[in-house]
Amino acid sequence: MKMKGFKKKEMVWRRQEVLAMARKVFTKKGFHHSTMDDIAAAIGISKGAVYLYFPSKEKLFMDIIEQGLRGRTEMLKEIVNKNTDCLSKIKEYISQAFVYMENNRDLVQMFMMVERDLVCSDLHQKLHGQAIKEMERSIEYLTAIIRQGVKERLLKDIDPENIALGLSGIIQMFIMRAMFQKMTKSLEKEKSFILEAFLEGVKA
Amino acid sequence: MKMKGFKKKEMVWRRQEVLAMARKVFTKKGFHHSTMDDIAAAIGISKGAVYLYFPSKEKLFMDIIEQGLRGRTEMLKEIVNKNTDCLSKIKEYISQAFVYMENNRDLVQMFMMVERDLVCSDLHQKLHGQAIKEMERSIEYLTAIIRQGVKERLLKDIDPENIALGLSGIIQMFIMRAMFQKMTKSLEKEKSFILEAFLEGVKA
Amino acid sequence: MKMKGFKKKEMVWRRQEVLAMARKVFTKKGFHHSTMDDIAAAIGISKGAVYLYFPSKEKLFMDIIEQGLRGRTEMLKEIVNKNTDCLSKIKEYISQAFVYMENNRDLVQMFMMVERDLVCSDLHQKLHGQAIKEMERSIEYLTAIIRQGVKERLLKDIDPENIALGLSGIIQMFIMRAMFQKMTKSLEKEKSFILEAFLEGVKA
Amino acid sequence: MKMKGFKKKEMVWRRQEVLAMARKVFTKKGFHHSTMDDIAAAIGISKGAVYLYFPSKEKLFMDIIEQGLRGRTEMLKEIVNKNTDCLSKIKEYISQAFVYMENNRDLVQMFMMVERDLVCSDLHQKLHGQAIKEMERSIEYLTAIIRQGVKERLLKDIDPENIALGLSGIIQMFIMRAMFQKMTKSLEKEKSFILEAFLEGVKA
DNA sequence: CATGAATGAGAGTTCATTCAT
DNA sequence: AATGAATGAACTCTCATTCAT
Repeated sequence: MKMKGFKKKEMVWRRQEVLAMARKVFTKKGFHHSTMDDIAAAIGISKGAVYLYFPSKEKLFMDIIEQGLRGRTEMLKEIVNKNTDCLSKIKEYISQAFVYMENNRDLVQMFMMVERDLVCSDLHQKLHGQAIKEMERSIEYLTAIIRQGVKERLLKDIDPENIALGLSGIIQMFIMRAMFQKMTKSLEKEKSFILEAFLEGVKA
Repeated sequence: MKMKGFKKKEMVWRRQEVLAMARKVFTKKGFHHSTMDDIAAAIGISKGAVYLYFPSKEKLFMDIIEQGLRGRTEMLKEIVNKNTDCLSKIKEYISQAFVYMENNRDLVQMFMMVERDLVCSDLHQKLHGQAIKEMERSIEYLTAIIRQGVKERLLKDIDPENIALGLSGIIQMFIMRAMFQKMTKSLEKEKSFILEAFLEGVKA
Repeated sequence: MKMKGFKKKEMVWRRQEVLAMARKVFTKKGFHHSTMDDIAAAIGISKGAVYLYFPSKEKLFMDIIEQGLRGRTEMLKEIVNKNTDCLSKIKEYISQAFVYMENNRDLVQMFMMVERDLVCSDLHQKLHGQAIKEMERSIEYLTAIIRQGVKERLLKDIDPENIALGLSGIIQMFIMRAMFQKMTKSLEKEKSFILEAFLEGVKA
Repeated sequence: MKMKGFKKKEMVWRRQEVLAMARKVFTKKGFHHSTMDDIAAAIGISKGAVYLYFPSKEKLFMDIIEQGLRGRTEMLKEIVNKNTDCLSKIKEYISQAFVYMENNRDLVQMFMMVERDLVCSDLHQKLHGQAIKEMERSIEYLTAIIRQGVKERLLKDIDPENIALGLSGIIQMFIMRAMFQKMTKSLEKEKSFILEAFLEGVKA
């Protein structure tokens, strides 16, 4: 009884451990070839014990994805809500996108490579939906920043969502290259190129 | 001998049919949930017969991907080799990217959602490798166009690969949005926005 | 010592509670789909605690059956030992059979539907054996009543066990119908029909 | 192509073999403790092969039950439709009930002991429903015979269904005893007792 | 060539039982 | 005494691949 709180905390902690190790396994072997045995073995518990914390392999997978996405969303929201000018926000957005990529290389990879055929197409739909929603949310935050920029007369008065989309695309592509080339070198030059090209265009 | 040639032609034709139907099946159900039975049934032949044309499910899958990518590469190469100025090429590149998306919606989707866990990770590595190589090749072609533009003094003399990467990113993002929103309406406005923003930037 | 007695009484009482709740659970979900968790939850104690009172799920099940059967046997014995004539006893036998059914609908159902595959077939044999023995004992009691009837010259001097068997069969069948049709209406007419048909036959 | 008919016949035959062997296994070990491995091993084929003929363990089980019940129903219908008097029909009904029991000892046992908790309660409901319906149908056929007897003025003009129920109960009980005691000795005396007691009653 | 019945190695999931606390 | 997290063996069902016909 006294222990209830402690136990609950312990439970949460264990859940986190399962999430963390499962994420590693999924990243290494993908969803379908990661067996519950693999995951349990990686954690060092029995297969049955995994089911104490997650009702199914799919839920476990989904929770990993969700956890990862939540972190990113939080990050973006913080930037939007800062009390700075548009330019600073854009700069930070670019920086943070790279930081997030660096810290979540595995998750990004997992997400990019995510399988469409999870056991029930229902789940896949959800996952797919989550991904799209996440992308949209990310675009929305960026759009908010752009809108601020237009108001501040820093940016042209074109459809802000399109601008956000374009910027997002550029960033994504650089991130992808960075990921595939497993660069760990400084990305400063890339970042300033992105900003420059985005603001000034590339026409001579 | 004459028969042999006929038979060979028949064989090639059948192979194509298998590829085409398997592509449909994979697109609809994904790799893991598409069974050899599904594929055979879709074609209207026996399961064993599929194995006459492809040694394994994975090879069949890989060949579909490869075939799809080859088409895209051909398209890009053609643009590069055209005898026109840089601007026209860029315009066509943008247009063709959307056309390709429209014509290969299923393949793009399949590719975007591709599973990482093919039966042996060897194959997955190859597939992954293929995807990256394809992206790189696509960037290369675009870089060639950009280089021409720099030479023609249309574009700024910045690292052409970076410019190519940026343009490619913008296009990808608009394509993704178009795909997820299943737009079939005219994309003309999007295309001109991309071109404009890319060339002139968005700074006020 | 005093404590010991108290504790023992408490223990017996708890045992009864476990038996009673487990019976409900088994009746609702059957043996295999009733988990020890279900049972523990129904009682409001921990799973481990159930094992303090019963060494295994099967023993728990067996004890429920046994308890139920013992009740029925007691009832029959009482009728036999009453100081009344055969006819009254038969009437009461019929009545009590219906009363027992009414009060133990769940147990009867559970017993009728009892699974043969308890974890070890040994136990099943025992259970099966218990059921047969119970049936036999019931027939024996009824036979005793019939014998009395023969002696009292109320009944024909035919093999009393056969007569008992026949009567028992008729009663069972009416009980089954009553159970399946979930009748709760008065069964008086049924009872008098049974008695009449049994004594006088149905020949015109 | 030519072989299609042959193949189909072979398939049907195999199905029958699976049914027959599965019935043996189920009878011996019950539903839950009969594994698909057990069944496959009993037939001498692989586990997967069983699934070529039956989509699930439950369907296999249900089909066994259904096959058995169909046989019995046919038998009863034939008796009812015969062009004989009521008495002959009743006699034959009694005889055939014993014959059926003798030929389907295992099925009867399986049915009597059938588990309530098949994997989904839906199936159990169906099975239960089938059993009740079968019982009712059997009563109906017998009721038809009784009705004929009333018309022929052989039997008293009481509710024919009740009479049928009573007769059925007597027969069942004698069958149960025969089964449990594994009697194989002649049952002639039992049969004539049943008839006598049923028609004339047991009152002295 | 073509077939499709047969294989057999797993996969995810459940749950009676145990035992450290 | 009481708990409930952990175990691990067992289960049903799947499907890529083979091979006798």
